[in-house]
Parts: sequence; structure tokens; C-alpha cells
Amino acid sequence: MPKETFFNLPEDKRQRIIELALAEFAENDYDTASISRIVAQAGIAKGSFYQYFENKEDLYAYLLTLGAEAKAQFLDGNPPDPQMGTFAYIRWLSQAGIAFELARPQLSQIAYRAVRSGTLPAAMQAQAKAGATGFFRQLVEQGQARGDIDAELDPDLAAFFFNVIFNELGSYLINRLQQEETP
Amino acid sequence: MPKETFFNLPEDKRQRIIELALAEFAENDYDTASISRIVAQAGIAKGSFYQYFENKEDLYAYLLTLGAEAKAQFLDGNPPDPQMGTFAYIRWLSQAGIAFELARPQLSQIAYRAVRSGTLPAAMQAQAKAGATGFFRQLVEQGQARGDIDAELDPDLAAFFFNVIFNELGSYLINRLQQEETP
DNA sequence: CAGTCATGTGACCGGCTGGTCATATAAAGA
DNA sequence: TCTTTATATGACCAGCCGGTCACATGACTG
Repeated sequence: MPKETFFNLPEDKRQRIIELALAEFAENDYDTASISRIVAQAGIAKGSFYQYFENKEDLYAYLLTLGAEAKAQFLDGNPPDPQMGTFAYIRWLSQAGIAFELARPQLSQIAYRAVRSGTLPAAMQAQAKAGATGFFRQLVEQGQARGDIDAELDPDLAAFFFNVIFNELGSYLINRLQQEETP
Repeated sequence: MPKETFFNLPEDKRQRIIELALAEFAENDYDTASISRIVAQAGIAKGSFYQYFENKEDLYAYLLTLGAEAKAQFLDGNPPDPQMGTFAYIRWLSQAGIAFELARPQLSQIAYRAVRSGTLPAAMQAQAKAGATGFFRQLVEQGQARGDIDAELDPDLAAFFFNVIFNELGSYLINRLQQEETP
């Protein structure tokens, strides 16, 4: 968590730092993202940064929680019909996920890197992966209990498929839309 | 391409360098992989390395070609029935691909990183991606021409799905097998 | 006014990177 | 024997990085 000093900052300054940090971590993976670049662009001293955050990992973890909060809030704003079946729910989840990616591309990109990258602090990597596959495995097991999904299916393997498709589909669509815009 | 000097090296010395480089690039992505570590482990001077290779990218490209050659050779050793339909061919491709991953995990890991990483030299990144999706798009279009695949299907999107599944499935299975071995 | 406290600063540190280069070694050819 | 040619070496370079710290600034407080 950022230090108290960070939250005492004037709103606009704090926002500027967050935005520049989001841009940096959206464009670069954890190792390549540079604190020096962030503070240079923000026009603050290196020392000041370390008055706000414990270290690089602290900032990174904070950005991830911002993303999680924003997505939770976004999904709460478009709640699914509680009656829908497993596959309708998956469809809704996919559409809402893509809508979020279009609305907050930087936050999505950072979360995407967290699961995909392989170069970030080991603890966070494991946490991110376990969270994603765990969610989908639970979903598959529920679907099997309700009879929506073939009970013979290996829940772990099915969860893996959902996870991969969900992770990759969004960035594929964004790339393709960009290409069609600038042919 | 490596310099002539590299190919003049005694067989065992050249092999040792290749093996250590494979290990380094299989464990780390392009940026994190370290020439200094490779030469230290190989017991050669930094200057010697640059007698063998133009630079880091040269070594990396060479390892990728080694992987491509090894895989092509591997597939030639288990050729598919030329009569089989599109889906039988895809199934064969998947099984042969997994067999290759088990046989040559380091080469597979490096190729996997090349498509996945996002931090390697831009030109090579584009080349790797274009190659992979191009292959699958052609496969889908052939399947549609033969009537094996619904002609309404978007070839590009279908190629994306195949590509993602093929890229991820292998590493998922390897991870899972490792977990089951050490529960 | 003096003292305290939160905040801001940038030179500096050690450590690592990819890459260079003057120099050494040694074998081959004349 | 002298010279050419190929190879080996490691100190060294500039450029980054994340992180630290002694100090400056300035606002609030007694």
C-alpha cells in the first residue's frame, strides 16, 4: 500500500502520478517499467516517489488493486440476470469483460500482463494465476452441478480453456479493431 | 547468424555454449536473459562471445532457427497420413506438437516466449506472430474449401483460436503433469 | 520568534547490462 | 626465423536501474 503521504497529496498531483504510472506499466512489463521515467515525466524528484510508495512492487500492487476495484465496480453497473444459465452467464461475462477493456484499456493491459508475463514478483504471479483459474474452475463445477456442462469434462482443463480464451480474446479484438481502423 | 569463428570451434565447446544459451533463454525472457551469465557459466571470456556472435539478438535468432529446424525434423519423423481430413490433421498436429514439447522442452519454451513475450526486438516479434497465425489461417481456409469447416466462420478469428489453444495447451499440460508428479 | 513536523529534492550508491578493444597467445606458412 | 592469421582475454565503457540520504523548504504551533 502507498504511504499516507501519497494520500495527503493534492488530488490533481496524485491523479497525474497515477495516470503516468498506469501508462508506464501498460506499455512495459514489470521489469522494463521504469520508476525513473515515471518521476521524470511527472516532474517530481526520485526521492519524492519513495515518500509515496515503499518501492516499485508497492506501486505495482496498488495499480492492480485499482484495476480490480474498477472492474468490480464496472460489473456491478451492468449486473447479469440472476436466472440465466451457465452459458448465458459466460456470454455475459465475456461481453462485459470486452466492454471493460474498451473502457479502461490501460487497467486491462496491466492485469493482462500480470497473468501473462512471467517476469513479475513470484508471489504476485502465483496469486494472479490461482485467482483466475480458480474462478473458472468454480464456474465449471457449478455448471456441472446444474447439468449445464457435461459431468465427464475435466473441470481443471475446462477452466484452463475458458481462462485462455478470456485472456487472449480481448487483446485480439482490440488489435484487430485497430488494424481495421488504419488499413 | 553466428560468425564463422563459432562454427570453427571444437564440437564439444560449441555444444556447451549452445546448451547454456538454451537454458538461459528458456528460463528468462529476452531482456532478462544475460550474456554475462552465459559466458560466466561457459567459462569463456565476454570478448570471446562477441567473436562468435554479432550481438545478443544474433544469438537469440540462432536459437530460434535451431528450434524451427528441430521441430521440422521431428515432424518429418512422424509424418501424417496424407489422406486425413482437416480435423484429423489438427489432432495429429496437436499430438505431435505436445510430443515435441516433451522431447525438447527448452526449445519449445524459447519459441513459446517468442510469440508470447512482447519484450523482444520488434521485427522478430511481428515475424513470429505473422508466421503462426498465417499458418492457421491457411489451414482454416483449406478446411473451408474442402467443406470440413463451416464456410461462414471468420478465418482470421478461427485461426486466432487455434493459435491460442496450441500456444497455451502445451505449457498447461506440462505444468499439470509436474504438479501431479509432486503433489 | 523558535521549534516541530510533513514534504520535497537530487546527487549519489552499488549493481547490473550489452558491448568494445588493446593486448596476448599460438599455430601456420614463407 | 619472421610474419601473418585466427582466436582468447578481461579490464573497461556508457547507460540504465531501484533505492537511499543528508539536507532544504515551508507551514503550522506554542
